[in-house]
Amino acid sequence: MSDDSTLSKPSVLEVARQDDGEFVEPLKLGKRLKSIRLANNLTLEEASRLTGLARSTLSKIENELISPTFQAVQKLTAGLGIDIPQLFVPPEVGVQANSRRDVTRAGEGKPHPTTTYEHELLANDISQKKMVPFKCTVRARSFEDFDDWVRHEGEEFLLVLSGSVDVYTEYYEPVHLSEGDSMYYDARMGHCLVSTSESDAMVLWVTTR
Amino acid sequence: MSDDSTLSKPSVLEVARQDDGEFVEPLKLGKRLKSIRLANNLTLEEASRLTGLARSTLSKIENELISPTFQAVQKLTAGLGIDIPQLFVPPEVGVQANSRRDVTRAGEGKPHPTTTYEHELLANDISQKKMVPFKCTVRARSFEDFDDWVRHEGEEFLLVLSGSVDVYTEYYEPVHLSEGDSMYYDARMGHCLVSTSESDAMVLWVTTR
DNA sequence: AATTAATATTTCCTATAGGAAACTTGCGGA
DNA sequence: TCCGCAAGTTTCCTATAGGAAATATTAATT
Repeated sequence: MSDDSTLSKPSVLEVARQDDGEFVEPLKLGKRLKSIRLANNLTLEEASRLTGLARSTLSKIENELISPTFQAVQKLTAGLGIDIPQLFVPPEVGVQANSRRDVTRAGEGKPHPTTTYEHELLANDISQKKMVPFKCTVRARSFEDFDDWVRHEGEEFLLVLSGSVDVYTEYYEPVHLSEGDSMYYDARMGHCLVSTSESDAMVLWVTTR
Repeated sequence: MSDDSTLSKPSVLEVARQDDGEFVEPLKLGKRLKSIRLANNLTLEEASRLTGLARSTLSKIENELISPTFQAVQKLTAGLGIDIPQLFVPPEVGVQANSRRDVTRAGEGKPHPTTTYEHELLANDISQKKMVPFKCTVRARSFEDFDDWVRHEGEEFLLVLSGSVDVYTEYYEPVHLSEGDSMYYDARMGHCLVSTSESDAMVLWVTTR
């Protein structure tokens, strides 16, 4: 791989050196898939039928002997009903999934960086949950290319914790939200947040799956 | 398989009735990536440096001559700052419902009194929604009889906006939450909040239905 | 323990993704 | 018009993912 030199963006593969620790390292994927499969009491054979991938392939993926194709990932997620973002979310540390209670201390959520926003996940093992809560720093940016709209299944609720933001949505005029304002919307409608405060804004976000 | 007693898991099996036949529509991806790259005024060369993938590879991916590896997708999204769900969610947005967006101004939520707490609903028409968000004032009380536990279907997320509270739950020791702390739990487990700050505490609550 | 049935892993082979470099296309300037 | 450069595409080759079947492992039953 050509080594970047001066890039600001974290490239996933070098992530190992993203030193303040944990980020989604690329091949935790196998473990996660396996735990999802097991959580649903599926054998490789059954998973194979559901996904259309060979038993052997599934085995290799789970044991991280190969890195699946994009197509394969799609088949997996489609067949097993996994929501893709789950796969990119930092893996749960403790293996156990069945905790009924899950406390996240202020500032201790798992980071989930993207260029535009910086997420801090407020729950573990979201694959088992109906909602995904995270706190998000919306960068103060003049960055006007809203091509980073997001659009996905489900509904979203957001509450401005500090600062203020403009919310751009697909079918509406942009709306300005100040601290304490909140909004509920259909996430299939394209949406995008921009901070309008000179400093960054903090937003609480809860998404259904 | 029959173990539904703990958490309602996403029922994988139903989702994926495998009439096997159809393909997972692997190929919108290229176009999408191309438009993202162009929107950022990147040449293939630059994108190559950012992502660590060869020019030629990028070209082939964009023109849908090959289906990228999962690793390649990761490099792409990391390098270009794309949010992965974008790539998977088809742009078609379906029917435009009339209320896709629902803004609630700070302090303007509808009051929703119950015996124990005082709620301020943060969304309208909650019967249509998958989540119910509300802000809640937890009274500073010494009130010790926690017999007003609540227990109901669904899952809950809560975030302490101000003050601090003790959360009593059925199967665990009470946990103390300060401002900024949050918690996710199965609402069928009995739960109850008590403010421990001398003034009232404010809690954001989101519940599934 | 021994046998079998079920599940998971490994092997071997083919299909295909990815990289380097050759080739093509498009475009601006003398 | 021609040249030259830059962006994109194609070719050719190597590395690796995916499938079928063999092998190994685990679990259940007698």
